[in-house]
Amino acid sequence: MPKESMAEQLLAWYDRHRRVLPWRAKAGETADPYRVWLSEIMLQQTTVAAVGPYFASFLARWPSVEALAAAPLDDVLTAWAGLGYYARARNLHKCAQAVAARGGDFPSDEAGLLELPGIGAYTAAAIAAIAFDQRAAVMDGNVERVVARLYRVQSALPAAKPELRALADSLTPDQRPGDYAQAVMDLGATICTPRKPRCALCPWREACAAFKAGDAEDYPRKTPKPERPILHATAYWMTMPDGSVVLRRRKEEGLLGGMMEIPTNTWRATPWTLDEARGVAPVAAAWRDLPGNIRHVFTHIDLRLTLLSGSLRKVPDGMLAASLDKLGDYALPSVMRKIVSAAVKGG
DNA sequence: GATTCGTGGGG
DNA sequence: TCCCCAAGAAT
Repeated sequence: MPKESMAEQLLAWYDRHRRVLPWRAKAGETADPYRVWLSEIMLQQTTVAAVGPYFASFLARWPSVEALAAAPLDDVLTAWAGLGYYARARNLHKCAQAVAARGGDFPSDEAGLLELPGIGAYTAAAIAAIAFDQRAAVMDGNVERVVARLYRVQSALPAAKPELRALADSLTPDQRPGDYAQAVMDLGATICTPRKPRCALCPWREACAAFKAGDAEDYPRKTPKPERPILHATAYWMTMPDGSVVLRRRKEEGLLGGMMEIPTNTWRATPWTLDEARGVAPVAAAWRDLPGNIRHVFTHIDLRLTLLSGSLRKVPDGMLAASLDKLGDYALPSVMRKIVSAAVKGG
C-alpha cells in the first residue's frame, strides 16, 4: 500500500475515533502551545490517567507560561509531587522562564524547541506538529511499537531506534501533520497495544507484516534490562513536642532532586541492624523502631525501608518541622508519603 | 551507547 | 505476586 494512502487511512480513522483529552484541541480548533507543551512534559513516561488531575490543577493555578515562570520553584515542585521524574518539574520551570524571557511565545519549529530545557527529540516534534501543524515525525513508545509491527522489524530496541525513526518519518504526511501525530499515537495507545492488540479494529491491518505473520505481540523486540538492585535504608521519624515532624530538602540533582524528605541513612545493599541505624542517626535521641516494612520500587532501585522514631526538643540544623495536617503543602514525593503513612499508623 | 531518573495500573 | 510499561530527557 502506498504510504500516502496509509496516512489518509489513519487520518480517516482518527476523524472517526478522535479521543477527547483535556489538552487536545477539538476538531477544527487551534491548539494552544502552552497547553500542548505542559501536557507533553507531563506525559513523558507517564500515563494519560495519571496526568489528568495534574494538568487540570497546573492549568488552573498557572493559566499562562508567564504565570508559571513567575512562580517560585518550590510551588512547582509541590504541585508536581507524586507525578515522578522530578527533573521534569525543574526543567518545566526553567523552560517557562526561557519562553517568558523571549516574549511568551514558544519557538514554532523543532530546532528552536529542541534548545529549551526538558524538550528532547520526541517533545520537540510533538509540539511542532500538534501546536504549530508543522511536518515533524514523532517517535514515542507508541510509534515505535506500531512501526515495528507494521514492518516486522527484527532488530531490538533501543538499538533499533534509528531504523524505526526512519520508517516513522517516511510514513509522516505533509498534510495534517498535527492530526497525524496524534492519530499514530492514539493508534498505539488504543489499538496497537503492547499486549493483546486489537488488530481486527486496526486501519493498518492490511498493510501490517506482523498481523500477516500472526505475531504482532512479539514486536517490538527488546534487549533485556539489567536487574534492579535491592537497597536498604532506615527512615528517621523525628517528632517535635507539638506533634510536628522533621523534614529536610534533598540536594538539587539526582534522585528526587530538590524534593523534601523524611531523613534516611545511606541506601545500601546490606540491611541495617537496629544498633547500626541508631549509631548513624542524624541526631541523638531515644530511638525506638516502628512496626512495618516499606517497599518502594523505583525504575532502577528496589528500596526497602524500616522506621525509627524519636522525640526531639529542637529542630536539627538545616531541617524544618512541619505539622502533619500541612504535609500537603510540601514537595513530598510518593516514597516519602508512604513513610509518613506508615509512621502515623505505627505510632 | 549506557545510565539515571518515579509512579501507578494492567495483565 | 511479579512483570511490563507509559506522548523520554539529560548526562
